[in-house]
Amino acid sequence: MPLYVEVAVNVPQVSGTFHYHLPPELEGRIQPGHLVEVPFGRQRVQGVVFRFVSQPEVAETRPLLAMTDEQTVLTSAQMALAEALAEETLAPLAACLALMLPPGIGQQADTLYTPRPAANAGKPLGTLQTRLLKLLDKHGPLRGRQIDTYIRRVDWRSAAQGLVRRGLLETEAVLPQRRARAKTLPTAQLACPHAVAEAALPDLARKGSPALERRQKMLRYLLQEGGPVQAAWLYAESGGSMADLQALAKRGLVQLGQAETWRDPLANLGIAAHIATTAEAPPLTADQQQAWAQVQAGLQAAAKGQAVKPYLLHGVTGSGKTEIYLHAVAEALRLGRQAIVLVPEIALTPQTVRRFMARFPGQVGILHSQLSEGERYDTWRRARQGHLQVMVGPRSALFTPFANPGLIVLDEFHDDSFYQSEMQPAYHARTAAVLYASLTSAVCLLGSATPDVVSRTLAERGEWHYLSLPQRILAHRAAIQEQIEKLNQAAPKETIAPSTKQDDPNAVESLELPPVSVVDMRQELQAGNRSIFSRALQEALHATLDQGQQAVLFLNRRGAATYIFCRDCGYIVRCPRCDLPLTAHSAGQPGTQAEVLTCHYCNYQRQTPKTCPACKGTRIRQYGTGTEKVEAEVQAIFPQARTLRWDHETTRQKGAHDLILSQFASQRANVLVGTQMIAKGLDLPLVTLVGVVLADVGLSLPDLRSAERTFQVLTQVAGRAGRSLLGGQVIMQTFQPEHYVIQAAARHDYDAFYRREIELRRQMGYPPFAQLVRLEFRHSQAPRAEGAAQALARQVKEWLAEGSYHVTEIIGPAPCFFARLSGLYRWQIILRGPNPAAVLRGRSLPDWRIEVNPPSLL
DNA sequence: AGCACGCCGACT
DNA sequence: GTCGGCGTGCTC
Repeated sequence: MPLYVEVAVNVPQVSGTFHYHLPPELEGRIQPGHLVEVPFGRQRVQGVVFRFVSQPEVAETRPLLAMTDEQTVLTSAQMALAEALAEETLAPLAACLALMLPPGIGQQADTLYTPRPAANAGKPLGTLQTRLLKLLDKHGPLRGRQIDTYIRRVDWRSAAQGLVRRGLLETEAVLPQRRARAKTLPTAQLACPHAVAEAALPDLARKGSPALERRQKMLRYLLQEGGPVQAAWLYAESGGSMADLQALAKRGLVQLGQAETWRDPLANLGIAAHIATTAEAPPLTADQQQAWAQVQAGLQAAAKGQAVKPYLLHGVTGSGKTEIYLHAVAEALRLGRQAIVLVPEIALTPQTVRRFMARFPGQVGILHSQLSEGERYDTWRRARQGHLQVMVGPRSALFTPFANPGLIVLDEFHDDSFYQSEMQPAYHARTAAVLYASLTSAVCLLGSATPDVVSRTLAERGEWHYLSLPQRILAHRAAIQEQIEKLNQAAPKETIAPSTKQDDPNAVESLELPPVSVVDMRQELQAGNRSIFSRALQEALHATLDQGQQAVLFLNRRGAATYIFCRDCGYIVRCPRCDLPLTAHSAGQPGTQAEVLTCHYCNYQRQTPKTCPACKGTRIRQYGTGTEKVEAEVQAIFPQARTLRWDHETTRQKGAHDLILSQFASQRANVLVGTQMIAKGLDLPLVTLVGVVLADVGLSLPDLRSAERTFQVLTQVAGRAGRSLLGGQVIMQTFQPEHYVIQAAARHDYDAFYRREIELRRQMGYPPFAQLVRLEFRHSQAPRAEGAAQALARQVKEWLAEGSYHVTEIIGPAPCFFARLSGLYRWQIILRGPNPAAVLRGRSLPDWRIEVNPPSLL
């Protein structure tokens, strides 16, 4: 009885599965979920066994070649998720599977290029071809992906094909070895009966020698232990080394071996020390209790296999959402299931991690961008083998191979980092999490202070549960006393009165959101104030600094970078590759005028021109406001201010976030100037003033969610102020004080924003009243990009007509807002309708980037 | 992704 | 008349 298997091949651009037969040596050893190697065309590629089939679809099947890993690498739920995600995102199945393959194990086929010495008789070579041959001459045979690292951004493959045709180059299909393996440590164990070992004790080495003593100690230890012992342990115990162990092994007394070990990324995080102090769960407030009761009921129903709708947990920062997550994780574990907690990358700070580690010691795995591949692989294996029960990490942590996940949490799920579109599949972790939860009968818990209006609508319609935590919790009464003392030391000029209510120390104190004043910058200009700071903000800064408190100045840079322009003719210095205005950054020592202009998207750099390239005028200068300029302005007006900048530039290096934060927290600085990052969930208790330099930046971007994004970021940054008994205030400077986004953000009024925004969405026919599909084409030549877009638009129109899609419309084609990125021109087509993805499902659009319900159309 | 097959322009 | 450009489709 021949056995056949259906294999999804790990070639990201291939959708669908293929049938293979099992060679005799693999019969009975292969299960669905195994990672295998199969022949594919003339390549050898990796694939995942999806299922057994009794009858192959094709007459001739080829054999499965090998099993890459003895253990299955995917659970059946993960395979189901891959299929569902492929269906949802219109991405090839293989691309979805690739998300879930163990780190360092998943490998794509590659081509090995070997130069062949030949008489150079033919036509002259192209410059690229000469470059390729030189490269291979220098380094020897190279794989395609290695060549990619030497020759970037250039299509060298067609040049290489030319060389192959001329016989100057040989190619060979190869499948690289896995990169990650289990790390092992040497061990030793007794290899003979106890009596033999004891009898051998006196003559393990020359009498009276130090070696004898060392070896005796080793052997005695092994006699006492029985099982395998780490060699390092024996060395420490005896003062001996590998040589001694080998001597013992030579006499047949001990057996040397290897034991698998975990590379533990948490070992050097210093977390253990804090576990004892922070582990106990504080009592819940009434609001939390009410939300928790529903989630708990959901978890219990889900554990019985019932389908449970996702929970939208709407709570302002500091309202205690994390405590609900912790309760939910505990309940999931109690029910014998595992929990996945997704957090925005920026929130993966030791503080966040510590809360989970402390509550569930020894059961939590952490994923973050700075892990080595080996550490990732080990974390993956520990989860796979059931040694971990909770995984905390960014987007990718969703694909942890838990046997029975019962809870998926997304914290601050409106965060942009939950969406990825640069690679296939373009997916939102929220969408994937909801799918996965329904496939595994798990509970999905989505928390945010500013949920997107689509999610909020789903909750309104009853498709999701809605939970609300309207109150900001200051702290428990007992903790407050402690805080008062700290604050009195930190801010000597301000004396804080203890709370007047004196009852239950477990009671919680709620905290009002800080008052927001909106300053009309048009009036400032009319009054002759040409500074970037309004008079109100200057006064507030003065007062804050005088009182020894801290201020945060927030700059929304989205779509409004500082650029260089000519005051005579209006010429703007742009990136030659992206057409975006270049941003200015002062380089080198302060005082020197040297400024480097950088493209925010492709990192192109050049010097500031001294004269205008267009009109030769000399009055070419910076325009707009960057963090550097704000910082300089603060220092000019307030010489006593100690400023700190927190933006993309200052946080490039590893650990820079933590460094800046700790500097600010320890009051080494008193004014923090920064961009979006400032807004994201950080607790800065001494901040009593938040200044928004220009609140309406970003409102006018041509994107359906520009209002929503602006509201979210303003609301979050406003929440940075007044997180302690010191209170606080927010000053928003704007040229559009009457705008509903500014108004709603100033009053911390999510509902007002939601009602207004949802009405606009209804009028415009935007989500949630329609679904969108975005099709993007990139090409280095503008006419080619446009041509492809026009051609596809015609094609789609035909499909719409054929399929009788009467409501679905096609918007565009048009150049994208960022019309050129990294030297490529971008054109897009938007489809809008009740289910626009259906028009494209089952069709292949090679070279097109497809996004189903993308969060941005820029 | 590779690679083959296949149909139109510029070369020996 | 071929060589070779890359468009389209297939890989079990």
